[in-house]
Amino acid sequence: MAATTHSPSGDPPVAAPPRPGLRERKKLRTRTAIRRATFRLIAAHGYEATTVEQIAEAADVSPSTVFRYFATKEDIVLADEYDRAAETLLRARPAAEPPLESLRAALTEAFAAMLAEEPEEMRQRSRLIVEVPALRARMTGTMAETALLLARAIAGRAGREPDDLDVRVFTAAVMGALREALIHWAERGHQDDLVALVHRTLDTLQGGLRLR
Amino acid sequence: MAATTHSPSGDPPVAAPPRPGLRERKKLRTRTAIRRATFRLIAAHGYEATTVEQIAEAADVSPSTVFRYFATKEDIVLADEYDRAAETLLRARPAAEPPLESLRAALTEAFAAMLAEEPEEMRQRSRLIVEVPALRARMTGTMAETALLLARAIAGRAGREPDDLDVRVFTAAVMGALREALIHWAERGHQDDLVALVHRTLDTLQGGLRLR
Amino acid sequence: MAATTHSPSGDPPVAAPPRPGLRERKKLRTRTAIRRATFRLIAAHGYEATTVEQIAEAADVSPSTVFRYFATKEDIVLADEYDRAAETLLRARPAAEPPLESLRAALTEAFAAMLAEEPEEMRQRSRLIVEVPALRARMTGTMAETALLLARAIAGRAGREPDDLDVRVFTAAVMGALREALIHWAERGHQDDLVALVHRTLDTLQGGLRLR
Amino acid sequence: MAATTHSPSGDPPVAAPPRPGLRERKKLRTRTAIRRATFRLIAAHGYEATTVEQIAEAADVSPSTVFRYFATKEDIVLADEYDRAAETLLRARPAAEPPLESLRAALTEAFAAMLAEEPEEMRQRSRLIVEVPALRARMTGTMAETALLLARAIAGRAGREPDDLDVRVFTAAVMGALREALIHWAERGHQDDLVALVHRTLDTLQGGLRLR
DNA sequence: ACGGGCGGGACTGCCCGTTGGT
DNA sequence: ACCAACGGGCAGTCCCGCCCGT
Repeated sequence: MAATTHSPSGDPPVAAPPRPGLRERKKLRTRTAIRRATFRLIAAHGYEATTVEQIAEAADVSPSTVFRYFATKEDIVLADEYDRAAETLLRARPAAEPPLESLRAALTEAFAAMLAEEPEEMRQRSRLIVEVPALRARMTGTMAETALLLARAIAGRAGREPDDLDVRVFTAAVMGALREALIHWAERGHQDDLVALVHRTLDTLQGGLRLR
Repeated sequence: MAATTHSPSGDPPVAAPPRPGLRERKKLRTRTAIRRATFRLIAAHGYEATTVEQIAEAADVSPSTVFRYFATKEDIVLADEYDRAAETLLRARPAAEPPLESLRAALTEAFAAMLAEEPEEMRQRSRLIVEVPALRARMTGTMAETALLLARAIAGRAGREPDDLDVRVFTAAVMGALREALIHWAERGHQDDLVALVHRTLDTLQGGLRLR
Repeated sequence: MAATTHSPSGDPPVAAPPRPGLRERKKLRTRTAIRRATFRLIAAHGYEATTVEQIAEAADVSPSTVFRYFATKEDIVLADEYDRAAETLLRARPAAEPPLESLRAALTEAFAAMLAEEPEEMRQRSRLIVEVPALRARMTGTMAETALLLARAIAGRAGREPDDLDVRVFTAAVMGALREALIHWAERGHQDDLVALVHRTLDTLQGGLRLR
Repeated sequence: MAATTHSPSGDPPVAAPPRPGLRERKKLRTRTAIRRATFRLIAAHGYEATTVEQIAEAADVSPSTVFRYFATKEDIVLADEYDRAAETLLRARPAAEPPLESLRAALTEAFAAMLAEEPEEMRQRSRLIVEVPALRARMTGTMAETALLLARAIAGRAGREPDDLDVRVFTAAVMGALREALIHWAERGHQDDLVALVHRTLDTLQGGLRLR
């Protein structure tokens, strides 16, 4: 859904779930501390009024450390593992499945997982995305990147070129739909069922963009 | 296609074609001078290496004036009237026409017009969008805004709420397709026929996202 | 209490109460419009977040006009006739009266008059002075100027040099006391009787700064 | 007397005299370089005509560094340790001593120390304070802050609330007197004995503001 | 007198490279 | 070997002054 994890000192091997290791634990704790401090400060004073320096101080690290964990201030709010998760899930789908169904399954599953694990954070985040232009812009940008990522995965499965235009249009449309669903959800005060909204938007796409 | 004109001190009334007035002429000249200087400097030293101060100096205005004409450095490169033009064309389509056909006509017509009037600038711009992450991001953002604009126009014609989810998904998908077509065009060195590419991407959408 | 009126195009003759004249009326209306717009915007978005341009637009004048009526943004909030009024009242006191008594009478009377005429504005203003550093600073500065003004008046009555050190110390102390009384009043939520507070602070001074 | 030191990235623990550390030395050198350059440029071209950019260049640092060391351009001229010194001296006075005597001793001692250590800088500074409105205003503001600082110290010793009105009036009056003494000293071309002037102004206050 | 356009400069805040210290 | 502090660079904001035209 947003910026991929930006881990300190290069990307660690992607699939290393068994035993995080002692040092990783500390990193995760720092990362979490920064995020928590950020959300707290933003809730109190707003996004723009919160500076990275304040965040650093509140999290008890130096500003440079903040940037070692998150590439930009926006990413502190937006960073999640949605894109990684979606990609992994996508690759796990049966090869014979139609692309749209694979995507639908992967994306909704990833969404549902996030929603189950950190519902409050998702709500806060989506609210901010709607309210803060900078965040909305960044989010739109990272979704475009995710679209590219997924496009390559789809292309691989479909035996197409990695930057095949049709596949890119396809994933771009799907991610755009996802984005609208998320925004709609936040604008309505998170009353609707987010996963149902996603399904509905994908149905709209699937129908061939027939509005009447 | 990109950021809407950001004219100094508010937007003048949209429909004022008869005699631009003496004052307006000068503004237009300043605006053009800034843009020209920007493209020249970027061509010579690259986007990031070109500072607004240098641009200001080259255009013989002060940095503040640059920001009075363009909200951000990115907008100096991206600003055009594409979105306004597309909206106007869209509203001129017959009410009975299916939404996708109206959009297809309006968007391709607007594209074709720009391509005819300022082909060189379009090429430079699209090349930069592909090469410079900041520009690509901003462009993606402004296209999302344009999508919203068009969504409202469509909704009005279709008797739907201005922020109807389906309509927004619809226009978001179309603008995303447009974006991919443009990027594809630039990545291929502008060899293809851009308008044909747009038609092709819209066909992909219209088919209901069936990739096989 | 704060910045002296900064009327467009030089200072008009001080004592011209009889019939404001037609043109003066319009000026006053503009002045009031700017002030009202300012207080409204500040109440809505805060002092720092309110720009002069917004104020100008809300008051339906140009930014240059705003600066023609008020020297600085701070003065839009602070400007009043307190210092003029106090000086006039001071000069009206009997020559034989001890200086502190003259000052006490003039200052409290001027305060009481403002409090009676525009209680709400005084409350808003004092609240802002407490909350906004820039306003507090400017207010402190203008009170120092007022102190100088009053010092000259006192010196004249006492047959001293206009910049006699003792007199300046004297008025500086009194204005400082006034300032503290005003801030105290605002910090306590305007619950106390402001004039009583002023009397109390002057008593403290008069006692020779004996705290025990 | 003026703005408290604004050290880069927060205030270090106050009492760390043993071995300044290599890093601290460099900071102090930078700080001094900026100040020296500032005084030199101002002496040559005047305060307003000297821009922070010029100062930065002359001190061979970047403009951002200048602002890391001094919060405002004014503070480059005004910053000293007077307030810290005065506060320390005040706290060192015997608890039984009457407040005014404690203040008198602390303030005059701090003044005398500065006068002994950097007489030339004090003269330049006071001259500028008299001549440049912006500096005079800022100085007045910082003295009000110092008054608050001292008020809290006094209140603590006297068993009063930290924001006791009488104490605040008391210190405000004393700092106001100090200010007038300093200005008087500069206006007279630094001919008088500054410490004697301070004593005289405090006597005026102590006498209960009796001018005749 | 007013509008409006432009210049100038202080200041903020993000982000990044380097370096010194541990 | 790490890591935080430090400094640099630059975009961007806003106040305010000046001048020109009306």
